[in-house]
Amino acid sequence: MNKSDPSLQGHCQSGYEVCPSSDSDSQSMISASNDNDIPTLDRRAKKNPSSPQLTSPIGKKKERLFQFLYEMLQTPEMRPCVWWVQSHSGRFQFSSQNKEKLAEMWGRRKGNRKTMTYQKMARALRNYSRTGEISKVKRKLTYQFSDFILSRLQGEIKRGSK
DNA sequence: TAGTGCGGGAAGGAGT
DNA sequence: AACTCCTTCCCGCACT
Repeated sequence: MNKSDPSLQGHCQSGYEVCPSSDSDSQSMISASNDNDIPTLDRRAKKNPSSPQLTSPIGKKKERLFQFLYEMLQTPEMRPCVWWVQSHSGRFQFSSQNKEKLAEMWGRRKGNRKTMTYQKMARALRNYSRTGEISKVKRKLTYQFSDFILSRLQGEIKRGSK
């Protein structure tokens, strides 16, 4: 069933599919050393999609999928699973071979009862198109962060690394 | 034709 | 209780 290499558990190291750095501007990395202990961002401000709030004065809230995705995109070790197609515009792509691994990591991170699959994760991603946080690009396994989410995310990373 | 990716409805779960 | 943000299931369509 799961045809992917079990050795990929935890981190997608093998099974390289090429990271088409057509655009090549891989971003600066963050120190996301521990999968389970990355600072989380806040959930969006309620009832106000036009001004999403990613931070909370209180601090730790549940991590959102797009935040997790962004973190993974900043982690060089995850490039076999997901990479920037065009980082300045927030466009990224999943590996058809390792997308399930990434989904499993997300599911584990959330502590879901069942194993997360790419299909289910993509369903959640599709919901983002309604809120405008992430949109689907007409290209296989490719999505794009909206401008406002991207800038918030970038701001968070900068602030977090200080 | 089969496999894969995608779109979305619907119901449910967990946290706030 | 109401609401948010997914999660899970499922069906159908398009493309290769």
